Amino acid sequence: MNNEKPNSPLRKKFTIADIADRANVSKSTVSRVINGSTPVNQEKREAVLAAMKETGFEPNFFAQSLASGQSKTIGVLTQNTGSSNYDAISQGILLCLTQSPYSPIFADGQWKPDVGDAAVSTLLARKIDGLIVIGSALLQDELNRVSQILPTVVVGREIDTLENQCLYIDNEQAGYDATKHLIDLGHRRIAHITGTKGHQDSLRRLAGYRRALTEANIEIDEAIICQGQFSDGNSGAKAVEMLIEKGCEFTALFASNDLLAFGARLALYRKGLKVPEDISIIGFDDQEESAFCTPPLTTVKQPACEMGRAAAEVLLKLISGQEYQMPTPPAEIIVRESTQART
Amino acid sequence: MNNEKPNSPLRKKFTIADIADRANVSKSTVSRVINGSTPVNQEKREAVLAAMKETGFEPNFFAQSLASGQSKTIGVLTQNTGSSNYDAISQGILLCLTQSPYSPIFADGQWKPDVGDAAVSTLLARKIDGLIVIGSALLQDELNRVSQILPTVVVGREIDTLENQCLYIDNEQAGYDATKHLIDLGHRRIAHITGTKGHQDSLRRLAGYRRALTEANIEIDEAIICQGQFSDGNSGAKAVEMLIEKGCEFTALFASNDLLAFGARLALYRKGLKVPEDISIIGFDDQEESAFCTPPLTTVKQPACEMGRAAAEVLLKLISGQEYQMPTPPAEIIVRESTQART
DNA sequence: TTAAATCCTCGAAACCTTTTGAACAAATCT
DNA sequence: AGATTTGTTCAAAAGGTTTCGAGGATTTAA
Repeated sequence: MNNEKPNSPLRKKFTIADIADRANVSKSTVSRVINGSTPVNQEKREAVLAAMKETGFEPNFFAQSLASGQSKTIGVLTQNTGSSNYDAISQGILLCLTQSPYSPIFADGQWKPDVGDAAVSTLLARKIDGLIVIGSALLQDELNRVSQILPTVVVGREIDTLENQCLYIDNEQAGYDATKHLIDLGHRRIAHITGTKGHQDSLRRLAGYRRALTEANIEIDEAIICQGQFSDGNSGAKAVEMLIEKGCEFTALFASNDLLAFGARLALYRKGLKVPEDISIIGFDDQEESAFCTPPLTTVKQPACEMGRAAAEVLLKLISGQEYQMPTPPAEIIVRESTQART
Repeated sequence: MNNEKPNSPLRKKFTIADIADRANVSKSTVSRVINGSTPVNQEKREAVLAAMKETGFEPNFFAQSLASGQSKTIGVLTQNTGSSNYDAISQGILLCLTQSPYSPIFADGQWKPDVGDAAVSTLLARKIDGLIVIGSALLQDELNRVSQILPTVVVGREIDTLENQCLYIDNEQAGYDATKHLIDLGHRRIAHITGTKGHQDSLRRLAGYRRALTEANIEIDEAIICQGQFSDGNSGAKAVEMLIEKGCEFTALFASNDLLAFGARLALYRKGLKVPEDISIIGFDDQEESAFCTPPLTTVKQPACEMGRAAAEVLLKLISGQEYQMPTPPAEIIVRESTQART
């Protein structure tokens, strides 16, 4: 009976017409048992199922898409940072989608608006059913336009015109918390290395830093706020070098992400300063390596993988028109050994 | 369900029939202009082009795929390690594909053969034109079967039956080089933390380690070869703790990847041992953070991103039936400060 | 120079495979 | 028996690609 070689490259490709013949029903009926769109008589259903199993039939994806207008594909616009944080978000998305009938198709925006536009066009041309934008430098207008066209969720960035479609942690609060952690330990001269210039996360964490200091009646010294770059640990090192060379005093340091903290930590090491005895450091992201820093890095944990998963879940509901609630992922301080009370 | 006016773009969707009308040619001609499959008279071509521009026409992807049998999509089977090394490979793939008419669709194998099988099935059902397998725990037979069905390239793993379709560095040689580096510095008691049990890379690096020692007439002491796990830095820490607690002597350490090296380095720090003064450490991968280790980690650099890109390039040639040559990516020792001559 | 062969372009129509709305037949209810 | 319900079939999309062959232009052979 089963004389087919379902996995042979030479396998004849069956169509629903073949199945219909074998089961003595019409193509429509076969389609219906496949999709469960309409009830089908028990006997016929079984005949169809049997024929499908027998032949190893798999519906042609292209034809399904063409006829139904759905690609069961969701587009993911990534930013080629290599940042472990963004990679973790992708992971989460992948994880969620694996359990669904949707598959993700990736395109990269490289943090450049025009590249991002092109990537979105590619995705759109492929008729994705929904789009997840991770961070990205896309202009807000473009994002608005796209979200008009199809279900869209943005992770790791807040777009005020896209209320309820953006998933992000409260970076301002997290920046505040991180700074507060240091203040609570008795530090008053707290330096800050910002993230990439103009980056939303960077700005907000900085704002949180400012609020915490202000609230504690600590004067904000612009001289110990240095510009860094999220994807360049070296900028963290340079910041610290500059700080020290300029003779700025500080007993603690809040870096806008872990990579910057690593860079800063190395610079301190080079200058012979001890962490946390001389300088306390707190980072942001809690990437895997941070736990193995010497000493292990205190940091703000961003549940990146969870965020990716949640974004995908929300998108799926958006597509199917279900109700949903956009979660607000929690940022949490992971206290390790790089921070201690001021001596 | 109910198709009222989709709030989507108001623009009517044009088909090639519309373009054909406007340009006063047949559908076939329009198609030929789009695909360049057959020369078309200059005038008509221009008329078609003009009509396309005028209408903003974009061919329907589903229809193209259905008719041509090609999805212009390539499947990427990833392993959900969160390992920066594998992520970098994905990046490279994405980078290459962005410049091509192909888009990548990802599915995750989670290092489990059965999950991998399922992922491949999903990919196959979507009629990908080619497949890139990153690492993976897929059984060799399965891989053989799949590569029979469609163009396949494997990155970061060698399958002997898939000669010329696998892209990987010479891990044995790299392991040898790493160990040799330590030997050349005068070390003779060199511990090794292996990667994940049974993992090909792990085994080969270990083999290289053994060869280097043997060649240098250093007795291999199984007691200072510890089992680690690639994705678990803690296992590196535990290995070192055990080594020290058992009183094993060693002046240098070769960890099978950087994360393990980080773990090991932390354990040494905890035990009050200095790197590199007391113990030299060399890792593997050269992940971004390694340069910011204290002290910066000497390691074997694997050009992961390049490998991903190369794999994609080769796959594209494989698909188009072009000649190609599978490159052998170089592994290179990056000497930083975690290794020094034995004192 | 002319007839025959070849080359190009291009249109008509077939084809790719499934979904789906309309029409219809059979079975069930009133 | 007529009105409903159920289940099914038919045929029309969905929107391109591609084979086939026609017709004119060009080249070759006689």
